[in-house]
Amino acid sequence: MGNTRQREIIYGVVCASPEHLDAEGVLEAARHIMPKIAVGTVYRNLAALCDAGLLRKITMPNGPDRYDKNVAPHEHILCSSCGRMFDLSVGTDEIAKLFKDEPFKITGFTLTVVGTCKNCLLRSRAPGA
Amino acid sequence: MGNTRQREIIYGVVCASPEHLDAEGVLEAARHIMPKIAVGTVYRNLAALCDAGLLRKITMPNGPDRYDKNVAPHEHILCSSCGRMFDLSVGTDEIAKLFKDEPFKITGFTLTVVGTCKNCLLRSRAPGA
DNA sequence: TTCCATGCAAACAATTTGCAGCAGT
DNA sequence: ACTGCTGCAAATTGTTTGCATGGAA
Repeated sequence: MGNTRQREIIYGVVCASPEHLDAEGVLEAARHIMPKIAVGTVYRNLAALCDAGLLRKITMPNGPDRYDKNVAPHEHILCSSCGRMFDLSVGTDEIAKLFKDEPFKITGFTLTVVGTCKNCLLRSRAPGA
Repeated sequence: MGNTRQREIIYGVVCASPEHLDAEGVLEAARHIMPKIAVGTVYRNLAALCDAGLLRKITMPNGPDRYDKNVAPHEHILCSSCGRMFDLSVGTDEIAKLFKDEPFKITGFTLTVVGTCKNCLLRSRAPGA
C-alpha cells in the first residue's frame, strides 16, 4: 500500500475540510490541487483509507456516503435544512447498550439522526433581516 | 389516488411476504400475478403507498431500500449472514430519548442494527450435518 | 371525454471495474 | 524490468422520469 501523491491529497482534503465531504466533494477539492485526478482513484483511495482505519465512511440514508476524519466511535446528526452533519453528544456505547438483549450477535449499527440545527432554526424564526 | 389493480397487487405482495422485500423482490412477486407490470409502476406505487401511510420504507445502509407492511414505529436489525431483517425489541421512543439533549429540533432518525441471528449462529456452530 | 396511471425505455446518480500506460523501486 | 496505482471510460446498481397509450368514471 504505497503512499501515492493522490492518496495524500485525498486524505489531506478530508482532514482539511470542516464538513463531512462526500466523494464528489473530495474529488472537487482534490482537483484544485491535482486537476486530472480521477473519480475512480478517489473512490479507491477513500475505501483504502477507510480500510486502513484512517477515515470513516458514513453511509447516508439518502444521498451519497460521506467521509469523516474522526475515526473515534461517534454518531451523527444531519441537519435537513443546511445539509451539514454534526457529532452526536450521546456516545456509541450508550446507544449500543439498548441492543444488548436482542437474540443476536451484534456487530454494529448505522444511525443517522435527522433534525434542524440551531443555526437554521434561528434563521427560520427571524426571516429577512 | 385511484385504486388500480397493480397497486393492489403491489400492496398485497408486500403484505403477504414474511420478508422485508426490496423493490426488485416486489417486482418479481408481482409478476407472478401480472407478468407485464413495469418497474416504474412498482416504484411509483411503493412510494405512493408509503405516502399514504400503508407501507413504510426502510432505507438500508448498503443495498436497496426495503418495504415493511408494519407501519407502527419500530426499528430493525439486519442479519448480515442470511440478509433477513427482524424487528428490534427496544422501542423507537426509548431510542429517541437518547437524543433529547441535542441542540437540534429532531425530526427522526434512521437506524439499522447489524448482527447475526440465532439461526445463522447455530448453523455456523454446527457445520455440516 | 377526461384524466390519471400504466408500460416502456431512456435518463440519472452513485459507485465499481477493466484495462492500458506510467511511476517508483 | 516488475509491480502497483493511476486515468479514463464503460459497466453496474438502484431509482426516477418523459411520453404515448389505455382503461375507468
